[in-house]
Amino acid sequence: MALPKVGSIGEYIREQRQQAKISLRQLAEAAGVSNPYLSQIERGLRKPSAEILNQIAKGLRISSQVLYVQAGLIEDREPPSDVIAAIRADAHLSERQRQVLIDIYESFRKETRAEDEQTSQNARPRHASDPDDEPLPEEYLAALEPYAAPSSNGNVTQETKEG
Amino acid sequence: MALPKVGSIGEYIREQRQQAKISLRQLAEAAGVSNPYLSQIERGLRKPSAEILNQIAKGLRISSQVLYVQAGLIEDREPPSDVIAAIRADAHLSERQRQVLIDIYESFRKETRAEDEQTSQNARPRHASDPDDEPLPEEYLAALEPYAAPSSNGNVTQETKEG
DNA sequence: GCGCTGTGCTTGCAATTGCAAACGCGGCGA
DNA sequence: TCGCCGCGTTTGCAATTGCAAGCACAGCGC
Repeated sequence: MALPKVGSIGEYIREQRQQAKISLRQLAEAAGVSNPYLSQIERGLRKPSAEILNQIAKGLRISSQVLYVQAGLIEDREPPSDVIAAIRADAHLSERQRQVLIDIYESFRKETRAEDEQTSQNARPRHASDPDDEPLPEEYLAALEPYAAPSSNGNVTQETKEG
Repeated sequence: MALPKVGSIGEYIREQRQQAKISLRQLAEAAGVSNPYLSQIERGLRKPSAEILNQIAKGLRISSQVLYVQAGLIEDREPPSDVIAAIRADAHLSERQRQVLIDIYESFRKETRAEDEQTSQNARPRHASDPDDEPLPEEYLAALEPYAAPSSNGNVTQETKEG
Protein backbone atom coordinates (compact mmCIF):
# COMPACT_ATOMS: atom_id res chain seq x y z
CA MET A 1 0.00 0.00 0.00
CA ALA A 2 3.01 2.15 -0.29
CA LEU A 3 2.40 3.69 -3.66
CA PRO A 4 -0.99 2.86 -5.03
CA LYS A 5 -1.98 5.75 -7.21
CA VAL A 6 1.35 7.40 -7.52
CA GLY A 7 1.30 6.57 -11.17
CA SER A 8 -2.10 8.03 -11.75
CA ILE A 9 -1.28 11.27 -10.02
CA GLY A 10 1.71 11.63 -12.29
CA GLU A 11 -0.33 10.89 -15.34
CA TYR A 12 -2.93 13.33 -14.20
CA ILE A 13 -0.38 16.07 -13.76
CA ARG A 14 1.11 15.39 -17.14
CA GLU A 15 -2.32 15.48 -18.72
CA GLN A 16 -3.15 18.76 -17.10
CA ARG A 17 0.18 20.19 -18.08
CA GLN A 18 -0.15 19.16 -21.70
CA GLN A 19 -3.66 20.48 -21.80
CA ALA A 20 -2.30 23.76 -20.61
CA LYS A 21 0.24 23.52 -23.41
CA ILE A 22 3.22 24.27 -21.26
CA SER A 23 6.51 22.48 -21.09
CA LEU A 24 7.72 20.45 -18.18
CA ARG A 25 10.32 23.05 -17.39
CA GLN A 26 7.78 25.81 -17.47
CA LEU A 27 5.50 24.07 -15.05
CA ALA A 28 8.47 23.21 -12.89
CA GLU A 29 9.41 26.84 -12.68
CA ALA A 30 5.85 27.98 -12.12
CA ALA A 31 5.47 25.44 -9.36
CA GLY A 32 8.85 26.16 -7.87
CA VAL A 33 10.19 22.64 -8.20
CA SER A 34 13.08 21.34 -10.23
CA ASN A 35 12.50 20.03 -13.72
CA PRO A 36 14.05 16.64 -13.11
CA TYR A 37 11.92 16.11 -10.10
CA LEU A 38 8.77 17.05 -11.91
CA SER A 39 9.73 14.66 -14.66
CA GLN A 40 10.09 11.87 -12.17
CA ILE A 41 6.82 12.73 -10.55
CA GLU A 42 4.98 12.64 -13.82
CA ARG A 43 6.40 9.24 -14.60
CA GLY A 44 5.50 7.93 -11.20
CA LEU A 45 9.06 7.40 -10.07
CA ARG A 46 8.71 9.69 -7.13
CA LYS A 47 5.93 10.29 -4.71
CA PRO A 48 5.67 14.03 -4.22
CA SER A 49 4.94 15.37 -0.80
CA ALA A 50 1.85 17.42 -0.21
CA GLU A 51 3.85 20.59 -0.26
CA ILE A 52 5.14 19.91 -3.73
CA LEU A 53 1.72 18.77 -4.77
CA ASN A 54 0.31 22.02 -3.56
CA GLN A 55 2.88 23.96 -5.54
CA ILE A 56 2.14 21.98 -8.65
CA ALA A 57 -1.55 22.59 -8.23
CA LYS A 58 -0.82 26.26 -8.08
CA GLY A 59 1.35 26.08 -11.14
CA LEU A 60 -1.40 24.29 -12.97
CA ARG A 61 -4.02 26.64 -11.64
CA ILE A 62 -6.15 23.79 -10.42
CA SER A 63 -7.55 22.99 -7.03
CA SER A 64 -5.13 21.37 -4.66
CA GLN A 65 -7.96 19.31 -3.32
CA VAL A 66 -8.56 17.77 -6.69
CA LEU A 67 -4.91 16.88 -6.89
CA TYR A 68 -4.91 15.43 -3.41
CA VAL A 69 -7.86 13.28 -4.25
CA GLN A 70 -6.04 12.12 -7.35
CA ALA A 71 -3.05 11.32 -5.21
CA GLY A 72 -5.24 9.38 -2.83
CA LEU A 73 -4.39 11.70 0.00
CA ILE A 74 -7.97 12.67 0.57
CA GLU A 75 -9.33 9.30 -0.30
CA ASP A 76 -11.97 10.01 2.22
CA ARG A 77 -15.06 10.36 0.10
CA GLU A 78 -14.66 13.59 1.79
CA PRO A 79 -15.67 15.11 -1.26
CA PRO A 80 -15.62 17.91 -3.68
CA SER A 81 -17.73 19.39 -1.00
CA ASP A 82 -16.86 22.99 -0.44
CA VAL A 83 -19.09 23.15 2.57
CA ILE A 84 -16.31 22.43 4.99
CA ALA A 85 -13.99 24.82 3.28
CA ALA A 86 -16.65 27.48 3.39
CA ILE A 87 -17.32 26.89 7.04
CA ARG A 88 -13.68 27.04 7.91
CA ALA A 89 -13.27 30.18 5.90
CA ASP A 90 -16.15 31.95 7.53
CA ALA A 91 -14.66 34.48 9.85
CA HIS A 92 -17.94 35.23 11.51
CA LEU A 93 -18.12 31.93 13.26
CA SER A 94 -16.44 31.02 16.49
CA GLU A 95 -14.21 28.01 16.53
CA ARG A 96 -16.77 26.12 18.50
CA GLN A 97 -19.54 26.93 16.12
CA ARG A 98 -17.32 25.96 13.28
CA GLN A 99 -16.64 22.61 14.81
CA VAL A 100 -20.30 22.04 15.44
CA LEU A 101 -21.28 22.82 11.90
CA ILE A 102 -18.53 20.72 10.42
CA ASP A 103 -19.33 17.83 12.64
CA ILE A 104 -23.00 17.99 11.88
CA TYR A 105 -22.26 18.18 8.23
CA GLU A 106 -19.94 15.22 8.39
CA SER A 107 -22.42 13.20 10.34
CA PHE A 108 -24.99 13.99 7.70
CA ARG A 109 -22.64 12.81 5.06
CA LYS A 110 -21.87 9.68 6.96
CA GLU A 111 -25.48 8.81 7.38
CA THR A 112 -26.27 9.53 3.81
CA ARG A 113 -23.64 7.25 2.50
CA ALA A 114 -24.69 4.64 5.01
CA GLU A 115 -21.83 2.37 5.96
CA ASP A 116 -18.14 2.80 6.05
CA GLU A 117 -15.55 0.22 5.28
CA GLN A 118 -13.10 1.30 7.91
CA THR A 119 -11.90 -1.68 9.87
CA SER A 120 -10.87 -0.03 13.06
CA GLN A 121 -9.75 -2.81 15.29
CA ASN A 122 -7.94 -0.79 17.88
CA ALA A 123 -8.51 2.54 19.47
CA ARG A 124 -11.70 4.48 19.14
CA PRO A 125 -10.18 7.87 19.76
CA ARG A 126 -13.08 10.17 19.32
CA HIS A 127 -15.24 11.11 22.23
CA ALA A 128 -16.60 7.92 23.69
CA SER A 129 -19.23 8.61 26.25
CA ASP A 130 -17.05 10.77 28.36
CA PRO A 131 -18.42 11.96 31.65
CA ASP A 132 -15.98 14.81 31.59
CA ASP A 133 -17.57 16.39 28.60
CA GLU A 134 -20.13 18.98 29.15
CA PRO A 135 -23.66 17.80 28.60
CA LEU A 136 -24.58 20.16 25.86
CA PRO A 137 -23.48 23.65 25.00
CA GLU A 138 -26.61 25.59 24.64
CA GLU A 139 -25.30 27.45 21.69
CA TYR A 140 -26.33 24.88 19.22
CA LEU A 141 -29.07 23.59 21.37
CA ALA A 142 -30.74 26.88 20.74
CA ALA A 143 -29.97 26.48 17.13
CA LEU A 144 -31.47 23.06 17.14
CA GLU A 145 -34.50 24.10 19.01
CA PRO A 146 -36.66 24.58 16.01
CA TYR A 147 -35.88 20.98 15.09
CA ALA A 148 -35.43 19.20 18.33
CA ALA A 149 -38.30 20.21 20.44
CA PRO A 150 -37.41 19.61 24.06
CA SER A 151 -34.40 21.68 24.95
CA SER A 152 -35.56 24.27 27.42
CA ASN A 153 -37.33 21.39 28.91
CA GLY A 154 -34.01 20.20 30.17
CA ASN A 155 -34.59 16.79 28.79
CA VAL A 156 -33.37 15.73 25.44
CA THR A 157 -35.25 12.58 24.87
CA GLN A 158 -33.87 10.86 21.87
CA GLU A 159 -36.67 8.78 20.61
CA THR A 160 -34.09 6.99 18.58
CA LYS A 161 -35.94 7.95 15.46
CA GLU A 162 -38.90 5.74 14.96
CA GLY A 163 -41.19 8.06 16.81
CA MET B 1 7.73 30.80 4.74
CA ALA B 2 8.73 27.28 4.19
CA LEU B 3 7.59 25.91 7.50
CA PRO B 4 5.79 28.50 9.56
CA LYS B 5 2.84 26.46 10.60
CA VAL B 6 4.66 23.24 11.17
CA GLY B 7 4.47 23.96 14.81
CA SER B 8 0.82 24.76 14.75
CA ILE B 9 -0.08 21.59 12.94
CA GLY B 10 1.71 19.66 15.64
CA GLU B 11 -0.04 21.60 18.34
CA TYR B 12 -3.31 21.04 16.64
CA ILE B 13 -2.75 17.32 16.47
CA ARG B 14 -1.74 17.19 20.08
CA GLU B 15 -4.81 19.15 21.08
CA GLN B 16 -7.08 16.89 19.16
CA ARG B 17 -5.41 13.85 20.59
CA GLN B 18 -5.68 15.06 24.16
CA GLN B 19 -9.26 16.04 23.66
CA ALA B 20 -9.90 12.54 22.46
CA LYS B 21 -8.21 11.39 25.64
CA ILE B 22 -5.87 8.95 24.04
CA SER B 23 -2.16 8.51 24.52
CA LEU B 24 0.45 9.31 22.00
CA ARG B 25 1.17 5.66 21.48
CA GLN B 26 -2.47 4.87 20.96
CA LEU B 27 -2.87 7.48 18.31
CA ALA B 28 0.36 6.36 16.72
CA GLU B 29 -0.91 2.86 16.45
CA ALA B 30 -4.34 3.94 15.25
CA ALA B 31 -2.70 6.09 12.63
CA GLY B 32 -0.15 3.50 11.68
CA VAL B 33 2.89 5.61 12.43
CA SER B 34 5.61 5.13 15.00
CA ASN B 35 5.33 6.69 18.41
CA PRO B 36 8.60 8.57 18.26
CA TYR B 37 7.70 10.07 14.97
CA LEU B 38 4.32 11.19 16.18
CA SER B 39 5.99 12.73 19.18
CA GLN B 40 8.31 14.68 16.96
CA ILE B 41 5.48 15.77 14.75
CA GLU B 42 3.47 17.06 17.67
CA ARG B 43 6.41 19.07 18.87
CA GLY B 44 7.04 20.49 15.46
CA LEU B 45 10.39 18.84 14.96
CA ARG B 46 9.29 17.00 11.89
CA LYS B 47 7.12 17.95 9.00
CA PRO B 48 4.87 15.00 8.27
CA SER B 49 4.15 14.10 4.70
CA ALA B 50 0.61 14.19 3.45
CA GLU B 51 0.34 10.45 3.68
CA ILE B 52 1.19 10.49 7.35
CA LEU B 53 -1.09 13.45 7.85
CA ASN B 54 -3.87 11.54 6.23
CA GLN B 55 -3.28 8.58 8.52
CA ILE B 56 -3.27 10.80 11.56
CA ALA B 57 -6.49 12.41 10.47
CA LYS B 58 -8.02 8.98 10.22
CA GLY B 59 -6.69 8.01 13.60
CA LEU B 60 -8.17 11.15 15.08
CA ARG B 61 -11.36 10.68 13.12
CA ILE B 62 -11.19 14.19 11.85
CA SER B 63 -11.28 15.54 8.36
CA SER B 64 -8.05 15.28 6.47
CA GLN B 65 -8.91 18.52 4.79
CA VAL B 66 -9.05 20.31 8.07
CA LEU B 67 -5.67 18.93 8.94
CA TYR B 68 -4.26 19.93 5.59
CA VAL B 69 -5.55 23.42 6.04
CA GLN B 70 -3.96 23.52 9.46
CA ALA B 71 -0.74 22.33 7.93
CA GLY B 72 -0.99 25.01 5.30
CA LEU B 73 -1.10 22.41 2.58
CA ILE B 74 -4.42 23.56 1.31
CA GLU B 75 -4.38 27.25 0.89
CA ASP B 76 -7.35 29.46 1.05
CA ARG B 77 -7.28 29.86 -2.66
CA GLU B 78 -10.26 27.61 -2.69
CA PRO B 79 -13.17 29.93 -3.21
CA PRO B 80 -14.51 30.59 0.25
CA SER B 81 -17.93 31.11 -1.14
CA ASP B 82 -20.27 31.60 1.66
CA VAL B 83 -21.43 28.67 3.64
CA ILE B 84 -25.00 28.75 2.53
CA ALA B 85 -24.10 28.65 -1.10
CA ALA B 86 -21.83 25.72 -0.49
CA ILE B 87 -24.52 23.87 1.40
CA ARG B 88 -27.04 24.52 -1.30
CA ALA B 89 -24.61 23.33 -3.90
CA ASP B 90 -23.82 20.10 -2.14
CA ALA B 91 -25.68 17.41 -3.98
CA HIS B 92 -24.91 14.82 -1.36
CA LEU B 93 -27.22 16.29 1.19
CA SER B 94 -30.88 15.66 1.42
CA GLU B 95 -33.16 18.62 1.31
CA ARG B 96 -33.91 18.26 4.94
CA GLN B 97 -30.30 18.04 5.97
CA ARG B 98 -29.60 21.08 3.89
CA GLN B 99 -32.30 23.02 5.61
CA VAL B 100 -31.03 22.00 9.03
CA LEU B 101 -27.51 23.06 8.25
CA ILE B 102 -28.54 26.36 6.83
CA ASP B 103 -30.76 27.10 9.77
CA ILE B 104 -28.11 26.25 12.28
CA TYR B 105 -25.62 28.34 10.44
CA GLU B 106 -27.91 31.31 10.35
CA SER B 107 -28.68 31.08 14.01
CA PHE B 108 -24.97 30.94 14.70
CA ARG B 109 -24.48 34.03 12.66
CA LYS B 110 -27.18 35.79 14.61
CA GLU B 111 -25.68 34.86 17.93
CA THR B 112 -22.20 35.84 16.99
CA ARG B 113 -23.22 39.11 15.50
CA ALA B 114 -25.36 39.95 18.49
CA GLU B 115 -22.80 39.08 21.11
CA ASP B 116 -19.70 40.68 19.77
CA GLU B 117 -19.23 42.33 16.50
CA GLN B 118 -16.01 44.11 17.13
CA THR B 119 -13.73 41.16 16.73
CA SER B 120 -11.41 41.39 13.81
CA GLN B 121 -12.70 39.15 11.14
CA ASN B 122 -9.62 38.64 9.12
CA ALA B 123 -7.80 36.91 11.90
CA ARG B 124 -6.89 33.32 11.40
CA PRO B 125 -9.18 30.99 13.23
CA ARG B 126 -6.69 30.07 15.84
CA HIS B 127 -8.69 28.39 18.48
CA ALA B 128 -6.24 27.33 21.15
CA SER B 129 -7.14 30.26 23.30
CA ASP B 130 -10.47 28.81 24.10
CA PRO B 131 -10.55 27.06 27.42
CA ASP B 132 -13.80 25.30 26.84
CA ASP B 133 -13.12 24.51 23.29
CA GLU B 134 -14.08 20.93 23.23
CA PRO B 135 -14.40 19.15 19.95
CA LEU B 136 -17.97 18.17 20.21
CA PRO B 137 -19.97 16.19 22.64
CA GLU B 138 -21.70 13.50 20.75
CA GLU B 139 -25.03 13.89 22.34
CA TYR B 140 -26.03 16.35 19.76
CA LEU B 141 -25.74 13.68 17.15
CA ALA B 142 -28.49 11.86 18.87
CA ALA B 143 -30.46 15.05 19.00
CA LEU B 144 -30.05 15.46 15.31
CA GLU B 145 -30.90 11.96 14.47
CA PRO B 146 -34.58 12.45 13.86
CA TYR B 147 -33.75 15.06 11.29
CA ALA B 148 -30.98 13.29 9.54
CA ALA B 149 -32.66 11.09 7.02
CA PRO B 150 -33.13 7.91 8.97
CA SER B 151 -33.62 5.79 5.95
CA SER B 152 -31.37 2.81 5.48
CA ASN B 153 -29.33 3.50 8.49
CA GLY B 154 -29.65 1.98 11.87
CA ASN B 155 -26.26 1.96 13.44
CA VAL B 156 -25.58 5.50 14.47
CA THR B 157 -25.63 6.34 18.13
CA GLN B 158 -28.09 4.54 20.30
CA GLU B 159 -25.09 3.30 22.17
CA THR B 160 -24.70 6.57 23.95
CA LYS B 161 -27.72 6.18 26.07
CA GLU B 162 -27.81 4.19 29.16
CA GLY B 163 -26.00 1.11 28.17
C1' DG C 1 13.87 -2.21 48.48
C1' DC C 2 12.53 -4.62 43.55
C1' DG C 3 10.01 -5.40 39.34
C1' DC C 4 6.36 -4.31 36.06
C1' DT C 5 3.62 -1.21 33.15
C1' DG C 6 2.48 3.08 30.94
C1' DT C 7 3.75 7.74 29.46
C1' DG C 8 6.60 10.72 26.28
C1' DC C 9 11.37 11.56 24.53
C1' DT C 10 16.21 10.69 22.40
C1' DT C 11 19.18 8.26 19.43
C1' DG C 12 21.25 6.06 15.41
C1' DC C 13 20.08 4.36 10.76
C1' DA C 14 17.78 2.85 6.17
C1' DA C 15 14.94 4.81 2.80
C1' DT C 16 13.19 8.59 0.40
C1' DT C 17 12.69 13.30 -1.17
C1' DG C 18 14.14 16.94 -3.97
C1' DC C 19 17.85 19.23 -6.47
C1' DA C 20 22.13 20.66 -9.34
C1' DA C 21 24.62 19.11 -13.00
C1' DA C 22 24.98 16.76 -17.01
C1' DC C 23 23.13 13.84 -20.80
C1' DG C 24 20.81 12.53 -25.46
C1' DC C 25 17.71 14.10 -28.82
C1' DG C 26 15.56 17.06 -32.29
C1' DG C 27 14.98 21.60 -34.68
C1' DC C 28 16.86 25.90 -36.57
C1' DG C 29 20.24 29.56 -38.25
C1' DA C 30 24.91 30.37 -40.12
C1' DT D 1 28.89 21.03 -41.37
C1' DC D 2 28.93 23.41 -36.85
C1' DG D 3 26.89 25.80 -32.86
C1' DC D 4 22.94 26.92 -30.13
C1' DC D 5 18.56 26.38 -27.87
C1' DG D 6 14.77 23.89 -25.82
C1' DC D 7 12.72 19.51 -24.75
C1' DG D 8 12.52 15.52 -21.33
C1' DT D 9 15.59 12.34 -18.89
C1' DT D 10 19.45 10.28 -16.05
C1' DT D 11 22.76 10.57 -12.49
C1' DG D 12 25.02 11.46 -8.03
C1' DC D 13 24.31 13.77 -3.57
C1' DA D 14 22.69 16.62 0.66
C1' DA D 15 18.79 16.84 3.41
C1' DT D 16 14.83 14.91 5.30
C1' DT D 17 11.44 11.45 6.50
C1' DG D 18 10.05 7.74 9.27
C1' DC D 19 11.27 3.82 12.22
C1' DA D 20 13.37 0.31 15.68
C1' DA D 21 15.57 0.33 19.80
C1' DG D 22 16.41 2.27 23.93
C1' DC D 23 16.15 5.98 27.60
C1' DA D 24 14.12 8.60 31.75
C1' DC D 25 10.34 9.30 34.63
C1' DA D 26 6.08 8.18 37.27
C1' DG D 27 2.56 5.05 39.34
C1' DC D 28 1.30 0.60 41.33
C1' DG D 29 1.75 -4.21 43.49
C1' DC D 30 4.99 -7.23 46.00
